[in-house]
Amino acid sequence: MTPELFLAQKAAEAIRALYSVEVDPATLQVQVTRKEFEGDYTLVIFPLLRITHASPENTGKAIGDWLQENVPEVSGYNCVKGFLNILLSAVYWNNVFRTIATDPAFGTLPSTGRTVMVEFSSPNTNKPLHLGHIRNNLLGDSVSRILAASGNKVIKATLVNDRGVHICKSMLAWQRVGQGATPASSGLKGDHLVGDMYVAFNDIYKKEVEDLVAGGMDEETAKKEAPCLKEAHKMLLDWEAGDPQVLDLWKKMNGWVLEGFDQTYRALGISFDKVYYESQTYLLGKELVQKGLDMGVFVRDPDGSVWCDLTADGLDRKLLLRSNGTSVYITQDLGTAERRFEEFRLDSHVYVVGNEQDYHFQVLKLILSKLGFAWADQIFHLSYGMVELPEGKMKSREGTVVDADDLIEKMYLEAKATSEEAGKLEGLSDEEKEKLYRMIGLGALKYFIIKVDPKKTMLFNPKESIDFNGNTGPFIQYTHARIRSILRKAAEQGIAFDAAALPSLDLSPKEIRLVKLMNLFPGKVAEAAQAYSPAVIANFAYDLAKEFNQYYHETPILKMEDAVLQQGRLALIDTVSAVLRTAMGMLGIELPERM
RNA sequence: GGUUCCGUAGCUCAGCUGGAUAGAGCAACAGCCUUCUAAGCUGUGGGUCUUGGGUUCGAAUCCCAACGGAAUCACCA
Repeated sequence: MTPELFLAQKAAEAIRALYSVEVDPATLQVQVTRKEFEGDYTLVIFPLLRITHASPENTGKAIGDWLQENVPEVSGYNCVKGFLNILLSAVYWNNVFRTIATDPAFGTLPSTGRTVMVEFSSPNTNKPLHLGHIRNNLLGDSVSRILAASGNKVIKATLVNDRGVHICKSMLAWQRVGQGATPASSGLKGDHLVGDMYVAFNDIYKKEVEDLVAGGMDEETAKKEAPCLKEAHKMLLDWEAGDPQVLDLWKKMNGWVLEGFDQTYRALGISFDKVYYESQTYLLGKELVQKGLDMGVFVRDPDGSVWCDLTADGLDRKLLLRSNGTSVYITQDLGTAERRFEEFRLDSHVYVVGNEQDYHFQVLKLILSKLGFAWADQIFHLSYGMVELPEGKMKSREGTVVDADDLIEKMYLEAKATSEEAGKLEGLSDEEKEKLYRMIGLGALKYFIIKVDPKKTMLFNPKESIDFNGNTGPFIQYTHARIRSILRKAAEQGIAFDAAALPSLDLSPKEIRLVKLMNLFPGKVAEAAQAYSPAVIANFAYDLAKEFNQYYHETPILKMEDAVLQQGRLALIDTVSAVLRTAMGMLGIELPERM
């Protein structure tokens, strides 16, 4: 039980004893006492005044006296205006500490029995991943970890968008100007090679449009009539018809891209339990259209197209089947959702998709509920904001797109330079050092992105490198390395400690602060899961690391005389390091032993 | 135009299920390395929480409006 809940219950007992009134403890406001006041937890008195018919001060004093007399854990109180600040005893905090220190699963929540699928990443196979994808991937990965830590069975899924005109464009350009280049022959990573082809297509297209306009055609028409565009559409039809030559090329180029993506995912430390390919799922959903027609929730227009009228819900009419009978994007999404809920018996499904698709998911959920699926409201769109540059959105046309591989490499080099300058790594092998530089560079990148509330647009300035000081991943990694260093030296000196066997310690205020902070962790995990916000965990880890560094600065451990106190402190910092590891682990960030 | 989201220090962000004097980091300035890792610690300056109303004992937080910014409203995906 949390201290807040415990005190709320005791306060309710106090009110019953003093005023003969029953109050629900859940309605009482108990919160962590602000730093500038003395106390551990604060009961807000104002709402109780209509029960007590007394001044805030007298009410606070009455409840405070009762608590101090009747609750052994309460060691004192003070009352400031309408705030009753309660102090808990050293014995109480010792017990809290012992509980945390001896629970290897501290921070992970009991099983909910629920199965949840998290779909994220879902790239197009016509260009390499960029910074926007990184935000998506990191959010999806960390939300998956947090949901798992909150007791859910999590299935990480991705839907590879491997078919469509955009893919055909890259294929076409490769045929025209690729000169048979392969990743092996060009030395390019497969996704980058294909991305170059996509750019090449746009150059060809632009040129053709210009030529047509020069020949007297108006621009609007020229944009539709450009030969290469028509050829790309023809290629898509050939693909759908199963043309072996087109399929061969498609398989070859997609293979290159997927191999490239795998490298990037590995560099980011991200994996999936289930990979879907749009080429295999794009026909799903067509039966649902018939079902909707039968149920009368869809209508067929005279030209044969099928629509769902959502105007009564404040939205528009939504197309589900073109007049030529082919399906559109949302049709597939309807079908895949149904299939996934059935196949995996999902209790819920999280889609990590940018906020430019808010409308799409609003429509998706609404249509699914109109089709009578009870699970429609168990779909959650984790809508995240764009990553912008100082000059606005990233634009491939202006070459401002921040490439994922480049950025990861840049962070690695930055970490390497900083580490070498600090020069604290003697004794490590080159291989260990490389691994460490990766860990730090990635830690900086991941934390930088994850610490921001997902739904907010965030800013990335390529000219300023991502910081390694202050509220950053490396700061937390460094804090951890410091703790491990002390523990390593203690072990070398033959100092052993066992948190479970320690006598009751005389915890200093700073130590109580650390225990109190750590004790918030399970609640933070629950909050992060409930809000689908890894930023909650990131901020918690920072607060704890910050608090520890202050403690570290003013508290000697290895060179102290009192053996029992020393063991207590070692146990405490060991516990801090474990909580930091668990918390950062939920963000997919590793913490080093040295740095 | 309709809908949705956002607006907190020079900059990047916390805080938003209503509570005390709105917090960090960066940048600036001033200190701390014969002391367990200075990627750290301490201090100074920096705010009409976009604006105006409302609800409340109490509003950065909830409601309404305005202003500013973003996204979206395709027989694209």
